[in-house]
Amino acid sequence: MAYDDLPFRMLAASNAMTEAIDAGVRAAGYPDLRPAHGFAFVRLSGPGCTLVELADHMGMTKQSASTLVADLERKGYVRRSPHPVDGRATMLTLTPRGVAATEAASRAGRDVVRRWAREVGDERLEVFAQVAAVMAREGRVRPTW
Amino acid sequence: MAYDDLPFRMLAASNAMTEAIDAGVRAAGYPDLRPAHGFAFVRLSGPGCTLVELADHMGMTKQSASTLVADLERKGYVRRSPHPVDGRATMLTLTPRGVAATEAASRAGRDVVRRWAREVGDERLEVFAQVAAVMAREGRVRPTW
DNA sequence: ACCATATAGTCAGACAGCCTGACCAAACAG
DNA sequence: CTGTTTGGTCAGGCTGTCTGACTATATGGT
Repeated sequence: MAYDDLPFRMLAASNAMTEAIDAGVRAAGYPDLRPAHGFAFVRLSGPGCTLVELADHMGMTKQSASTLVADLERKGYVRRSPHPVDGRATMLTLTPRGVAATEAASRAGRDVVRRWAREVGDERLEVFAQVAAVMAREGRVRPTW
Repeated sequence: MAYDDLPFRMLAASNAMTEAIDAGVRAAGYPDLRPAHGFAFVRLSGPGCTLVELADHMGMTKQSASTLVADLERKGYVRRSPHPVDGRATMLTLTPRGVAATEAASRAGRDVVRRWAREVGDERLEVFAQVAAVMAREGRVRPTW
């Protein structure tokens, strides 16, 4: 078997996923969010984190992360508050709007997965997810989107 | 089933693929090539194409494509020649070095696919490829890599 | 044959997202 | 209580993309 075009299929599939989620998020009323933001939101969810932790998660410098956070704060998705125990650090957390946007993204993701599941069947999708997990082991999730 | 992290797996898997190919190409002696270049090479292979055709393939403006081609020409991977029938256009083709780099990329792709096939089995990989094809139908292959 | 319009490609300028380097202030370790 | 580490900002630069304006060739209607 050749699988010469598997790289292209994988790329196209992952782009289709990203675009579907992005479109869902926009349609839900958050047109100023881009896919990279969603990746940040994952880390910001729950208890939140500091800037350096976010930068590490995103695989970027703290300077770049700082710019990103400033943007998200200006748009009303992220809040900065003093760190409870470390006077140098800032705690970053999602605002209610940020949480709502995160939920919209999850919903959009579930929707497209469900649609695909109907097309290919639950069994095949399950195999796909398992194989993807194996492949994903050696690949960082970079916010290349 | 949840599949809440399927988007991340897909992204990580596609990044793993891209990085494996990129690493293979570098190791084969083409350190000045980046994944986006490989995507251009696909269109430049064989009879070649014009700048506008390449731009369309890459999903970018002709101005950006022009910059890309200038870079590839300077590095010795692409040749410009007058178009046989259209005096306005330029024919873009791969140099022997460009063809060799393309082959190195194919080889690297096959290698990593073969490795994964050994891990998950031919059957599961086949299902993966089929499902990816379905997903890929609605996603452009953008040179986001 | 001629002119109007469409097309291939270039040049110039701007912007977004990322980087490196230098720096400040709080925390921590001896 | 002083030296080093760590969280974060500011300043400046690079790269890849974009839009807008332009030249030159091709094409089609009269």
